[in-house]
This record gives sequence, C-alpha cells and structure tokens, in this order.
Amino acid sequence: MKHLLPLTYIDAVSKAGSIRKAAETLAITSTALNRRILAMEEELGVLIFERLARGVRLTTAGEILIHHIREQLTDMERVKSQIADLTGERRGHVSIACSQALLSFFLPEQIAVYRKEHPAVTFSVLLRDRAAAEQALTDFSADLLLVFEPIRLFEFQTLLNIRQPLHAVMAKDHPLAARESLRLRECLQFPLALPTEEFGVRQLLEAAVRRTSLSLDPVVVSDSFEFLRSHAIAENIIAFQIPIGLPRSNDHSEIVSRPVAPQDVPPGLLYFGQLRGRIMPVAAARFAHQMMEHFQSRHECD
Amino acid sequence: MKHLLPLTYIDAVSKAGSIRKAAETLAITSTALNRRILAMEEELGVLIFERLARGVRLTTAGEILIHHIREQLTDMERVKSQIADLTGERRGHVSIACSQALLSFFLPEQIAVYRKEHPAVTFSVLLRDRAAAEQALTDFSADLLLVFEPIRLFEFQTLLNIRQPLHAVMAKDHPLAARESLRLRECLQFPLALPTEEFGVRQLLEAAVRRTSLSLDPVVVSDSFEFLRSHAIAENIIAFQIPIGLPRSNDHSEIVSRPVAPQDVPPGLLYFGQLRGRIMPVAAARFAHQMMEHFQSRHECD
DNA sequence: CTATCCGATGCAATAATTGCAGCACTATTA
DNA sequence: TAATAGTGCTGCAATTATTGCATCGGATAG
Repeated sequence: MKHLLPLTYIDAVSKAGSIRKAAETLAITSTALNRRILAMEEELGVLIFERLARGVRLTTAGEILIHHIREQLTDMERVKSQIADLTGERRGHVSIACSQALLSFFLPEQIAVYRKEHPAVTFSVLLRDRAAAEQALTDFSADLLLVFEPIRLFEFQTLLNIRQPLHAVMAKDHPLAARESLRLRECLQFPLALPTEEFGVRQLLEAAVRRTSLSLDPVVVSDSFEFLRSHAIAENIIAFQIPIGLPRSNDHSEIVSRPVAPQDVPPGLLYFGQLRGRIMPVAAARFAHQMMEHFQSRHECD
Repeated sequence: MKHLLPLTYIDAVSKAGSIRKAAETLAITSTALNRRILAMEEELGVLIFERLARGVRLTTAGEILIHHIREQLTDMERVKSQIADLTGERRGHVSIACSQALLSFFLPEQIAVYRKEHPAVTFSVLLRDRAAAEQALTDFSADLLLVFEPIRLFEFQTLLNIRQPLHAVMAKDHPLAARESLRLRECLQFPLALPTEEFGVRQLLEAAVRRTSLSLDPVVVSDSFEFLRSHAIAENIIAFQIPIGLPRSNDHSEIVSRPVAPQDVPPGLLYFGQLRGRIMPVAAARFAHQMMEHFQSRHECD
C-alpha cells in the first residue's frame, strides 16, 4: 500500500539502526530515505530519531510513533485480508427478492449449497410479489430478483430465463397419477385447487382456457402454494405448480406431479436478474454465478 | 499528516456522496481526486465505490476500508496529542456527542474549567439524539458520549451513570414554587409544557402516569428545552427538566425548580462513556477524568 | 591523526501529480 | 420528446514532488 510507504520506511530505519543500512534493504538511496524522515519530523514538529555518530535511534516521541506505525501496518494487513476474503466470497451478504414458489425447496437448497462453501456469507430472502420485488431491486434492499412470469421493469437486467412448464400436482393414488403427462382437458374434469389471480400460474391457466371452450372452476383458492399442495393430498384433488416449487420426485412421497401438455398450456418463464448497471456485492455476484451454472447444467440434462 | 491524505480523500468522498462535491470541499479538482481513488482501487484490487448516476456509494469492501480509515485518522490524532503531551504542551482535541439538556449550562461550564487549565485543547460539542450519538461514537466523529436515558449500544463502555431525579420548573411566583418538593399529582393540576415524545424526560413522565389514573395533557410541546424553560416563565406554567440542564439555583433568578417525589417518578440515568476498547486521545482521557471527579465529589455532597 | 562511517544538502534528472477541456452517460425537467 | 444539469472518466500539457549523484561537515574508533 503506497500511502503507508513512509511508515514502512520509518519502521525499517528503526530496525536497521541507520538510514543508510535501511536504505539498502529498501533498495532506495539514503538521500531519499533521509529526506522522507526529515519531512516526517517536520510534519510532526518533533524529532523521531536522535542522531548518533554511528546511526540513529528512536526518541521517546519516535517510540510512541513506531508503536502506532506497527499497529497501522498490521491493521492494514488485516483489512486487506478481510477484503481479500470478500472477493474470495468467504464473507458478505446476499439479498434476494423472490416469489413464493422458490421458498419451499429451491432457494433453501441453493443457499445451503453456497453456504457450505462459504459459511460466513449471510442471506436475506424477501418474499415479494412482482411489483414489490422490482421496488426492492431499485431501492437496493435486494441484490437479486427471481420471480415467475411477467416483468416490466425497465432497469431490470435479465441474467437468466428458466422455462417452467406447468405441472399438475395430486396425491399419488389419484386416477391421473398413473399417466406420464396430461392434457389440460383431462385435469379440468376433476375438482381443482388454484392460486389466486395475481399469481403467474393462475394467469397461465386463465390464458390457456381462454383459447378453448373449457372453464376453470376451482373448489379451493389460496395464495399459499404450500396450502394448495397439502390440500391436494387431503382432499385428493388437483393443484398446479411449476417444477421449481416442487420437491424432488420421490417414490415414497405422498404427492406426485405430472406435466401438462405444452400445446395446451405454454411454459411460463422464471426471470432471474439484477438491477441494470448495478455492480453486485461480490458475494451476490458469486451466488448469481452458482445459480446460473446450476441451470445451465440442468438444461443439458433436460 | 501528508501520508494519510489519500485516506482523508476517501473519507471525504464517502461523506459527500460524489467525487466532484468532495473535491470542492477539499479544494482540489475532481480530476485529481478521481484519479487518487482509481489508484487506490487499483492498489487494493477491489472497487471501493460503486458508481451510480448521481455519484458514488461505498461497496462492501469500501465499508470495511472506511471503518479502518476513520480508525486510523483518529488514531493518528491521538498519537500526535500524545507526542505533544510529551513535549510539555497540553494540546489536542476532544469531541463530545451529547443530548440537549447538557448544552445550556453543564458542558459550557465543564469545558471552561478544563480549558482554563489547558488553553491549547479545543472541543467539538455535537448535539445528537441517542441513535445518532451512538453512530458518532462508532464512526469516530465523537470521543465521548453523554446522553440521558436508554442506551442500547453494544460497543458502549459506561464510564459513569449519573442519577437525575425529575424536576418541575416554574416561575418563582408560581403557587407551587413555595414547596420544597412536589408530588406528580400536584403538578398535573396545572397547565404543562412538555418535550416531544423522543426525549427521555417525556418518556419518564409517560411511564409514571401510566401507573396511575392521571393523564398528561400538555398545553405546549417543544423539542427545545430552552424554549420550554422560557415559556414556563412567560405563561406561568410548569415544565420539567433534569437538574443538570438547569442553571445553578439562584435567589435572583426568575425560574425555580423543585424535585418531583421519586416514588411518583423514578430518577432517570445520564450515561457517560466511550466506545468499548477505544484508546482515548490524551486530552479526551483527561477531560473524562475531570468529569468523573466532578460527579464523584458531587456525589459526596448530595 | 587518520580512516571510516554517519546524516545533511545543492543541483539536475526523473517521476508523479495536477488542472484544463472535453467525452460519454444518466436522471431530471420543461 | 428535447433540453439541461449532474455524474465519472480520460488525453494532454504544465506543474510539483521525489529521487539520485556528488559532496560537505561532523563524530568516532583504532
């Protein structure tokens, strides 16, 4: 660090015991070193070294100063290592605004993976509808945004779009559970549990039935996907969700999900991004990178 | 000190919020300042500021750095004052963050006493509410803190607690002025002038009446104790204050204060202290010492 | 006394810093 | 939509600070 070069010079002189010797180890001329020390003493208005025939020695003021100097030097090292840690993603904070679907499985898992590597990084996960999520980005209360379906924000910079085909969710002993994939028409013949109108899943369904002669007649409506999932088991009816909001498929689980034919309901898009032009905190940038890699590797499998 | 000029520059920019504004206050061109910051960021290998449309803002690394910088700047001041102390001249600077009650009589008197002994020592007195006072301590803009009532700061180190019973303040010809001490009930039968809700005095009173069937119905509310005192004379009503904020009792004064019975209103506490672990500049340490002796001798009298 | 090592200083060469003018960009305002 | 004002950044020239060389004067050890 350049600005504390004068300090290291004084330190070197106090260790070497003479300006010329110190100059040698510092690989500069004794002239330059001498003058820096004179300048420093001028600034302080006090002699730092007393001049002896065979070199120099710290004065009392110099002893106080050198103590301070060594403190500062090590302090600066500490700060630099802290900052290095920061760029090495070992500490910091990431704030994410996201929709409900990501709270149950996806984000906990992603964050757990990241925190396993970087335990000193902390997270804020903010449940926000799309408008509030945009607000969170613009007022810097969130670094990253991850929401399902439409985004209008001008200042939004998309890092990734993730296709999310709609899935029907039902108990494992439901008549449709045996099928690999479903047509929309088949689903609508059973009682339905739907999210409220503001959710992207509901809007996808509404748009889909509008092109047909079918109609959506939910028997249960909720703004909680967790409730809808649970209720699909309890009453043995059909709910809908996107895959990212569902647990990993598991033979022992009470619940199964089956994709609805894309020609009936076009896949929705999950938007992942940040404020346009914003320089991310290092931890946030790294976390974003992890997420993007996660989806790219998944894409190859899909 | 020349070698930490770059540090003061960064500090100035972080305070001003933009390079150009900071350059103005520093009396240099924005060019030079800009390049110094770029150089510093180059050295660190990390951005210190994130660039926004309307200026700059500290990054996470910058926040770490700025804390170190402020520490270093005040530390250097301390070293200089130590060295000055060594050469015999008692010089230095003391910065105090305090509540309003101390501005009128107590601090001016204390500082005058101290400066009589050490004329080369200068003072900053910062009026801060409790939250801002804590902030001043942590960002090194204040050495000492002296505030009334609750403190939550974790890094606060109490040097002294001073009990301050509540006093009623009124004109000397007020009906209650003849009494030695007052019950709360008696006071509330007269028109009241009260401080606004954020003040400790008000909170003490609110807590007190909550335990009774009485109620506080101020006819005048203000955030200035000086105004409240003056108004108590002008309209012949009752105000409240703690003794340390009142002038020495004086037979000729227009104003008198009478303690409110402690069983009605428990005494508040004045907190005097510093940042935990901080090494005080010599002048600040001496001044703190003077204050503590002042209160100890008073305690013996009381 | 003499040889040697020291810090200090005048002077010229070199390197760093600064200031000016202007660019590209963005948010705000008319 | 166009104009304005504010921002950070950069090329170039002038200025300022720093450095290195040669040398001086002083102190000390042998």
